[in-house]
Amino acid sequence: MNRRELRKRATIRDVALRAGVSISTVSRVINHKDSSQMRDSTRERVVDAMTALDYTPVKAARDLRRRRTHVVALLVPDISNPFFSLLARGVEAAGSKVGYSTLICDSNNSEDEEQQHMSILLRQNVDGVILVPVGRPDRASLERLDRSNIPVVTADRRAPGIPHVEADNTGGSRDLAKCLLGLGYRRVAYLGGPQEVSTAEDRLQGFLDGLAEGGAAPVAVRRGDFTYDSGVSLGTEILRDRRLDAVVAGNDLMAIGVLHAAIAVGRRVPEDLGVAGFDDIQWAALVRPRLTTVRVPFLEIGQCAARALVALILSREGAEEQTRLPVSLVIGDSTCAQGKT
Amino acid sequence: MNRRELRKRATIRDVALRAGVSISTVSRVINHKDSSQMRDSTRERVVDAMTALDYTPVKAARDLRRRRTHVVALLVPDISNPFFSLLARGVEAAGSKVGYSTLICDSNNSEDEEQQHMSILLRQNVDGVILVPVGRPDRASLERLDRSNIPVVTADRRAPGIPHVEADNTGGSRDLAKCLLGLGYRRVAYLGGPQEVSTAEDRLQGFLDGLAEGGAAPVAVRRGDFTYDSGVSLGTEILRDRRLDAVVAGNDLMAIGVLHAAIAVGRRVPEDLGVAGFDDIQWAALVRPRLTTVRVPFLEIGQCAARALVALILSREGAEEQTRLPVSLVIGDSTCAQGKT
DNA sequence: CTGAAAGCGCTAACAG
DNA sequence: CTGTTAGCGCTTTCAG
Repeated sequence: MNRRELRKRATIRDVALRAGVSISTVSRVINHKDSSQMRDSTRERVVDAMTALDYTPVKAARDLRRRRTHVVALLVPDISNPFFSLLARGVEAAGSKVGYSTLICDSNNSEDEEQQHMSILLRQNVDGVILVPVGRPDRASLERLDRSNIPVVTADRRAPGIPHVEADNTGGSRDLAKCLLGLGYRRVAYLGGPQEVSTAEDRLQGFLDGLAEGGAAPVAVRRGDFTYDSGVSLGTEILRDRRLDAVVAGNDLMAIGVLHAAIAVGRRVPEDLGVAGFDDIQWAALVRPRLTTVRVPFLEIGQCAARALVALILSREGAEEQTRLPVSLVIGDSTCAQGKT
Repeated sequence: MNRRELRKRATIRDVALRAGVSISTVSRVINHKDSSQMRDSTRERVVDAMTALDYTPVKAARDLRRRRTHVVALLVPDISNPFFSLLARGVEAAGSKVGYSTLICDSNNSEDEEQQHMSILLRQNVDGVILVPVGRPDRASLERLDRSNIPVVTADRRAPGIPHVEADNTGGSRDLAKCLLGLGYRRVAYLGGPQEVSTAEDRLQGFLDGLAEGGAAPVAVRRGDFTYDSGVSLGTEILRDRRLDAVVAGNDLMAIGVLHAAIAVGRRVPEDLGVAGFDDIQWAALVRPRLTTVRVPFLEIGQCAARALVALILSREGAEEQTRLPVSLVIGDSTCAQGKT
């Protein structure tokens, strides 16, 4: 016999009744917590009644009236990826600080699922969404978004016409390139990420710029898909060129793949070959030798995106805001600290 | 001048008007998609009107009527931890498959924040919550939970009186112990996790059982907090005992810490020392030598928990269900494959 | 300072 | 097969 309490949840009416006031008075103490002028005794009676009845307002009802749900959605390609989960933490933290809950959705790296989730989200009446697009959003979905008239900001990756928050990928990559040149590396190859991801493009471009500024150029440029496996296979392939003295990957996962590929073919890192990545994911700390990389502030990106989104929600200003957060070089053991040659 | 469309969102009324039917007819086509018998021409007119007006029902209104939000919450200690984010993926996937959205909250490893989030969640009127408790929930919060009358299941970790889904930690750990004995290890130490986490206790107990069944006993048992750092420090400490031939940690993070500590003090793994962990987190795959560990199906735990929760929601059966998912040994290079001694 | 009343948009009986 | 109607629980003018 489990004590299934069928007694319904107390409503604002019940509270009003018990406190001997009208429901609007109760509503007032719920909402205008501080300001509203009201006889203290009244407020007290209401508060007492609320606690006595263990009252808690029904969100759906408030939402219905106020036309606002206080829920934002975060749509990422893969929540089990360390950067996205850190980003999620940031969004959640910054959001909850200002009274927003975060609906986290996983597009499973599929544009289809992304679309699908998006339309569900709009239907869910979230107040806004933070999107990390899987690829380059197409015209149609962008329009659908626009029509829906709900605020969207993208994080980490850009999409045309949508406010975004990202790291300074170009700058970080440029610095990395210069740093490598400074260390004496000359014959470097670059393994970039997928073309349709703005982040990958920026990093590649920044790297090329950095090299160019030092009067150098890459020995080779290849494209992978940002996975460990693609790092291994591209690494193995590219390392056939024995004259290479450094390989730089567009992200840490690929860099680690290269690292392992290098070890597998008997090149010592960093003595024979320098390796560098990008992201500074936590995992990287567990890999030996420690990876030289660029720290991307994912948590901060999340927080920043959440704040930007909430700002958009509160005052529907159409400004195409864009934020670029600074990154920082992390010199590990996968490059020679004291210089090469 | 941005084209700010102030035209309000279409409501069910608008659709009805445009289709020349009553709102209940519209409601019918929205809800009883398939079954409901209705003249095809009518349905078509309604559907046309809906698409023409770009109509999408207001969730708050439906929720209010149906007393169900179709949202479940997942409350984890740290979403950026690989097991929890995998678990989250599982919940999300299984949930969305049956029409549920997932609100992911991060208790930031703090019981306080956990409490706080919990009460917000209840207020949010989620239909249920999947909880990974930070510690051992105290009496008061359990009661509050119970009073709230909303279904809760815990995942990965147990809490008294709450249905739960977990891995077979005891069994996996027992198997691991036997396996090590089988490989010839004799003087093994165990580094467990925090006492207040059921998972840690189960793993320790299972390990002791396994050793006992083989007529052995641990040389030493210590407790850490499941972090990499605690693995390093405990490992360093315990490795002073040069006669140790294996160290088993309660999770992979600690095991990796031990691995690095061992290398730092000049012990070769696995030649001089066997090391094993538990979880089989993705990260582990990036560490060399590859870790011997026990694969815990986090994704499946998430899925299973979501399904259990939804079942609970749909038919409020008080059954104290408990599910224990099987785990599997993963033999890596951090133990001698061909036997020791 | 407090109460009465009008809905928010939708669903679900209950009548045709 | 379709329309009418009565709220779900709450916020918010508008009057006292």
